[in-house]
Amino acid sequence: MDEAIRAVRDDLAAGRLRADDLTARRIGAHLGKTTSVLYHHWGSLDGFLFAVAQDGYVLLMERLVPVAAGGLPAVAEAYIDFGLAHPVLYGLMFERPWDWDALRAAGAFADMPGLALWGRVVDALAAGGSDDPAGDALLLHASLHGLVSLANSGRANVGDLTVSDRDAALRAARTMATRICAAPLLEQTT
Amino acid sequence: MDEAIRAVRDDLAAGRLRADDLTARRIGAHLGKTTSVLYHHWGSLDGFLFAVAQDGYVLLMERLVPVAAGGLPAVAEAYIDFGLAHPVLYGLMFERPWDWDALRAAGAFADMPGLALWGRVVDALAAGGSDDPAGDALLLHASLHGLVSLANSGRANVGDLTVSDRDAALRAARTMATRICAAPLLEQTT
DNA sequence: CACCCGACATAACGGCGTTACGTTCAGGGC
DNA sequence: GCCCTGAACGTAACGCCGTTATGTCGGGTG
Repeated sequence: MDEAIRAVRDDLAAGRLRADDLTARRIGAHLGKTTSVLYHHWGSLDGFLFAVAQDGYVLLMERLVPVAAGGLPAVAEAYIDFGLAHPVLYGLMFERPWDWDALRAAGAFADMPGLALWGRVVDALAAGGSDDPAGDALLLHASLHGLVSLANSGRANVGDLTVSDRDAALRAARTMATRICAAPLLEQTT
Repeated sequence: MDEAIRAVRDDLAAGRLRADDLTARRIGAHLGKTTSVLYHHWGSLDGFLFAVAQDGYVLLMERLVPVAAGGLPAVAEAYIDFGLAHPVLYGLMFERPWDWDALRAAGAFADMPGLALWGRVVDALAAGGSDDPAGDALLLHASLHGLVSLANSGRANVGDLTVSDRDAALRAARTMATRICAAPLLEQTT
């Protein structure tokens, strides 16, 4: 059921479920059922976790949209904040190597919801005037994603600098946004 | 033995070993031994794979150093080219969530070899004049890593644009290098 | 010669994802 | 009221996984 997806998503976001808990048997027990519930409703463990990831995009949008009026650097900050605060859920959304063909064949999604939403958010911000809004959106997303990915796997340090603390990561996010995208995009839309 | 590490690294880079083959039993068989060889010489499967990743940094440096004279965009291109050409090895190097404490306790490394080498390469290029060379190096590394990570997991497309083809990815790499880093760093050192 | 230790093989443990199969039970046509 | 159907769920098993304990061999070293 959809409520199971939402429950697992929120338990992941709150840290009540860890990466080790994302096995078929433990998830079944967490839902008060047995393993077979996953295969009955979602076809496979990956099918279930992919549904959780899809719900994660909704949660991410709920964090990005309210700060969109603050301009691109504010959105970048919120993105990094989300990725660092919910590493396991973020990993499901942007790092786990899904079998896309199998998921598509199983009808797991109709229109690539998450990334399309992100593209719309950035496109709306980019409407101000960029030579290549889609390209800039992808470059910014890749940059922010790389920062989250390195930080969450303990690799975000070079020499003296580290972004393992939240403030440094948020500053890095603003810098990325201002340098990757053209100046006109950075104006606040308020 | 070290030759086993090198052999697995090269088999990964050449595609003779896939991600599915990185299990203790299959690696043992691939080396002509049984599973126990991993635990005798490296303590665990992760200990072995981490050693392979360390050797991967050496291979990456062998690709980056020769093009360093071409300037930062050329190095960025070579980095992306490496990541896209050897996704499994790249994943071991920059994506697999190692248990750093356990590896350090097992004496798996002395001085963080890979990232330190990368830092040295970029610092050498940055000697031309950046307000924050270490910070810029980290931001550029994160950006390039994010591009590789998204592309290798099939997520690098927003709207019409995609970087799944190599040429588009290399162009994106140059753009990232020029926008992330200050202008003086971009001059060729030849 | 006795000893020891590195280098392996073998077998087992618990846990994993997945599948086949059985059971329960609510609802609808007759 | 009866029976059929199908969704929902449990149970048990399969093969594979990482890991560990134990055994065996063979070549130095005393």
